[in-house]
Amino acid sequence: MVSNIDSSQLSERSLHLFKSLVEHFIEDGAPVGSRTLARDSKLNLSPATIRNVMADLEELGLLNSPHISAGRVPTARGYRLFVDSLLSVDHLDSTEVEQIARELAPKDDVPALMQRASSMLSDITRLAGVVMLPRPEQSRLRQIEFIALSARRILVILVVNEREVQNRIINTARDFSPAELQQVSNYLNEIFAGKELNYVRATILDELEKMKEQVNQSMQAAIEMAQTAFDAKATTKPDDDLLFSGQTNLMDVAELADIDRLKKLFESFNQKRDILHLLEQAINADGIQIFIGEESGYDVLDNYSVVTAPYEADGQMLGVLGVIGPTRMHYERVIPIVDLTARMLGCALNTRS
Amino acid sequence: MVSNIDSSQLSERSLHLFKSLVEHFIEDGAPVGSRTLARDSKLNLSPATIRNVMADLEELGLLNSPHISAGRVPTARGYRLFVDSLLSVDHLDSTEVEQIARELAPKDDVPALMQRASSMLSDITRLAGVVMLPRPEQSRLRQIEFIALSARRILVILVVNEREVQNRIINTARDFSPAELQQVSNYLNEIFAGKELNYVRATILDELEKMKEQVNQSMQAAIEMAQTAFDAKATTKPDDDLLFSGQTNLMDVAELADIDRLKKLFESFNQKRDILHLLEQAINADGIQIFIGEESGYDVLDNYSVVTAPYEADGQMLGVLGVIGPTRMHYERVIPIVDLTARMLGCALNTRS
DNA sequence: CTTTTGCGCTCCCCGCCGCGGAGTGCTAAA
DNA sequence: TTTAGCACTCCGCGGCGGGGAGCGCAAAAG
Repeated sequence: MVSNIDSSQLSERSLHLFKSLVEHFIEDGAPVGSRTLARDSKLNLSPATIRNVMADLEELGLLNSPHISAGRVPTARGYRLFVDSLLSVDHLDSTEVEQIARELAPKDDVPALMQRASSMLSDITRLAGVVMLPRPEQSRLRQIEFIALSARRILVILVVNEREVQNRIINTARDFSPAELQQVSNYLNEIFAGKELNYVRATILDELEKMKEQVNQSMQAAIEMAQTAFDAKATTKPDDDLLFSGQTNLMDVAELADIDRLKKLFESFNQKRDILHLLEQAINADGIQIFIGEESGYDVLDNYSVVTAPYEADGQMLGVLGVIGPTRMHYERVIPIVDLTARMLGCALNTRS
Repeated sequence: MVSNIDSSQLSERSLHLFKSLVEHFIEDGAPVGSRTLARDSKLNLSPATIRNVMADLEELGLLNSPHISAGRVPTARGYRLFVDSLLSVDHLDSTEVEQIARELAPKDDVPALMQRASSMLSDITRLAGVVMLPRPEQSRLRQIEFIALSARRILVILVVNEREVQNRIINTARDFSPAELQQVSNYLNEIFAGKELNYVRATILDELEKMKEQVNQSMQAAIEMAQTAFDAKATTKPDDDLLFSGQTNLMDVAELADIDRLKKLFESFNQKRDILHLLEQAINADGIQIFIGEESGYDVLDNYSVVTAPYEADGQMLGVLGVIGPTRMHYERVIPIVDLTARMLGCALNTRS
């Protein structure tokens, strides 16, 4: 990777002009020329001087011109410098703070809260919002219970990680009485409680299989039921851990009316894979992290930026949230919003321990 | 509503030409002129004759021309005639039949099956697929169980309609022992089992409230817990009953490169409301139902058609599925696909009774 | 009466031209 | 080092013209 530009390498004046240019471009989306800049930046400089400066900045890879004799446009590297060193972050409107607080306050179930966080992000920024759900990279089984639906249809309840509940229905070969089920669940709880799910699947079940012949009939039944219940595929659901919203907001930027780009982006939202990888990189970041255009390494994200923040509750990292929009976005507004949302979401999750 | 055209009102020849024109337009998307039609329709007619016929058809509201001196294009009414009376439905490719069968075969949980049905529809038609989930218009409570997570955090399991399981966590004011919980659930099951959920909320809870003072402490606790558990908002989730997929397919038709239309359509996918209403109209239809363009009554659907079919299992209507695409779609292919999918999905749901 | 031929007309599309505007780079002067 | 001046480039836009596709109408042919 080519090294980024450090603000100390540039004169005060260059930086000022550069910042002004970026702000201008973010506002209008049109390449910015020396005239405009001369007029708007407080410095009293002639267009010619500014042209010189801009030529230098272009040399450094911070700007480029779509065509000779068009104005200049920031490059990804340019945005990087802007975001890292020049940005003056907005103070959030108190009505916005309230809105965020309000949306994230009511404490119903976790997925709904996440959903609201995501759509709130997109509403308030007018970009696409995304929330990565707490994916329990290790799921510790807390409790297992059986409920008889009918004699041979049994509802299995797995309580995982204190908070998450999974359930599925299994069919058994013979009838079970409620009392027997109770016995089975007692037995399994004794063995499994506190164990990691993958470990249970990989190791314990095998061991049980071996000692199957040495135990009584009820225990055999228990083992068989456990095997069915922990069937690998059923206990992992790795695809509902990314919540998007407001994708349509990206359609009126039309930055590139280029519908093809947008289509590719939407498709990668659906695949989830790329975006998921990207967000996973952000989970260990300390606060806001920003991926600008090509930096992300995923070419569907060319010309798009992703602003993320991890959120935590009870001192534990849970996930990442953020927004996706054109590189030419109002970072000074988006950043504090994402930041605040992450913190508020953390709080909302905190109290429910 | 202006009455539709009946095929008996038109000469054999007009119908043939009309059909040919529509097919042509569906293929190319370009207005069709008399020359082209003269060449391609088997009838040996001069362009002039065809122009006369087309003028008549236009008079009837089946065609119109975007501009004088452009070819003709079918109107919604034209498509209606085409679809109702002229369409020769394709025979499905056996590989496609197999694909549908394969996708719908494995019988894991219902939502996943629906999801697959939807994305299969969109994959195979290259349009947007939609599946309306069985919304249990009346949910009969089958069983209620409590599991202690900790002394004051209790997991409530509601088994509804034989198949569906809802769960939530409630916090209680005081500690409950497992034995006590058992007692509570026995009590509640006795009262509630087989009752309709709304009825439970509306009536029974009130009655219980009244007799609260006359019962012992355990029963009081039971009543309170029931009240929390059946909290109205939590027990209805009317928003995850519509599954879309393949929206992006609509982006490369670009029939109208008109990104604005598309944005509105996508937004109404997100709202779900309009589409839901539309599909509800189709649930009582006997088989395939088609809404063409403005017919639907929802103006986001102008220039789009919706092809739907209800699906049933065990003799009971469960929901509706279908595809959404430009009015100019290959109905002869789409219709049998939707039809078959609905039937197959019904089968897949059938056996799991 | 129906169909065809012929003709004039309309409108879109496309390429071309030319021009004004915005912006640049370079050089020479301040 | 900054500014002024100048020549040059390129985009965007409107106007123009020709070709193509298509239409309607009227008159001729069947």
